[in-house]
Amino acid sequence: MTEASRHRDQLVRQLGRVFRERGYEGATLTALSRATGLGKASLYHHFPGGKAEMAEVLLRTAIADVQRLAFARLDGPEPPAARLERFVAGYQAYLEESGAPCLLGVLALGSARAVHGETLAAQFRDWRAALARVFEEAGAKPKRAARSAADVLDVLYGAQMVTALTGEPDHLQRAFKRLLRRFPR
Amino acid sequence: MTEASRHRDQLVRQLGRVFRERGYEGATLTALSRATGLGKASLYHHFPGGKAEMAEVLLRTAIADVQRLAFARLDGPEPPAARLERFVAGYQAYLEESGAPCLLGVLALGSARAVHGETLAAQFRDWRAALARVFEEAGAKPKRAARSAADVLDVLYGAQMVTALTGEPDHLQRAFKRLLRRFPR
DNA sequence: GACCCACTCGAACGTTCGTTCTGCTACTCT
DNA sequence: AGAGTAGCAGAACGAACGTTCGAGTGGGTC
Repeated sequence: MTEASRHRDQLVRQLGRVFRERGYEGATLTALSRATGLGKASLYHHFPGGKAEMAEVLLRTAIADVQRLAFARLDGPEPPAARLERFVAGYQAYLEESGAPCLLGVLALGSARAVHGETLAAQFRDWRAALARVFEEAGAKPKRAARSAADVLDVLYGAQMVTALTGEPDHLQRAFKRLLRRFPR
Repeated sequence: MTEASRHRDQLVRQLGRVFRERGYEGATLTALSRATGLGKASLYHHFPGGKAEMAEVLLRTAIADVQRLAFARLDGPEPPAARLERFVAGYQAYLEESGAPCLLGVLALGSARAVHGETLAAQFRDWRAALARVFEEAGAKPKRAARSAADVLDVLYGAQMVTALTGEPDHLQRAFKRLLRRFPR
């Protein structure tokens, strides 16, 4: 069980790398086969639904990872400011663990949006609300807290975009450092 | 001359819409043919280099549009704060005119990055430097100005990403409004 | 030893991809 | 009027796409 699930984990991670680098349409079965070392037919053994199922599993995995590594850290007994810092560090850890740019963004731009768009939208509205709650705990009024939450999401995903556009790997870390400066002290 | 170039302009705009919606790999010749109302062979009459040439023309057009509508407004005799505001309004106008999300981001994520990545990177470094100069004129020290410039780019592109992720069309305008609040008064 | 099931592969399927060939129309120039 | 050219489409090209098939492996259970 644990052996099989570890194998599966590695498989999903390898698939994710291809989808992140080439997008949904660009992730051809040939590329996925090469990246995993499995034949195309073997991939269909693990994902009978083909490419669409792979994307769906990847999407769910990515959502779970972001939730576990980042947004879950918004809760806890510590003061709001400390939790916000942990959250940013957690999101950074997610990007380092599974690789940038975030799969959710990549899949949201491709044709996966037509299928999973509403799932993603609902998830992000939830996450933004969770962020806003912490800003309110930190003393911000509701409107201001909502703005701050939206700001954080913009930077989180904008930094990944600009990193891809400028080709500067450390843009990401600098952006997150700048983000921390703006949090309530 | 003017009639032909207007026709060409419309053609480029229609092609851009497909590339923006579906990405480079997702923009199939069939979709491009349908969107323009031209047969595939006719598209090859206008772009002998095929899909690659279309993407290149689109990229150059997008860079020129962003330069003309947004970054060109950073220069002028007005005070720095006013120019920054004009810049944001200009970028917003660019997105409205040619449609969101910005083609540069879309192409930078696809396989066009391998070909045009360095062009895009150089252009964005230039634009960031231009932004930083204005912040310096507004009184910021070089390091702080550089941080503010990077911040602006992050929000500009992050807002587009989050808009796609949440499916809320007006997230973009709110993000730009929030950005204006943070400028030197 | 017989059976089974998870897993893998090479080879092929039909479809769609980007691209090219051929020829038609409409207009310009002389 | 006739030649030339820009613009366009239908049909087809080979290649690559996502997918499926049939035939194997190997380890675990009766």
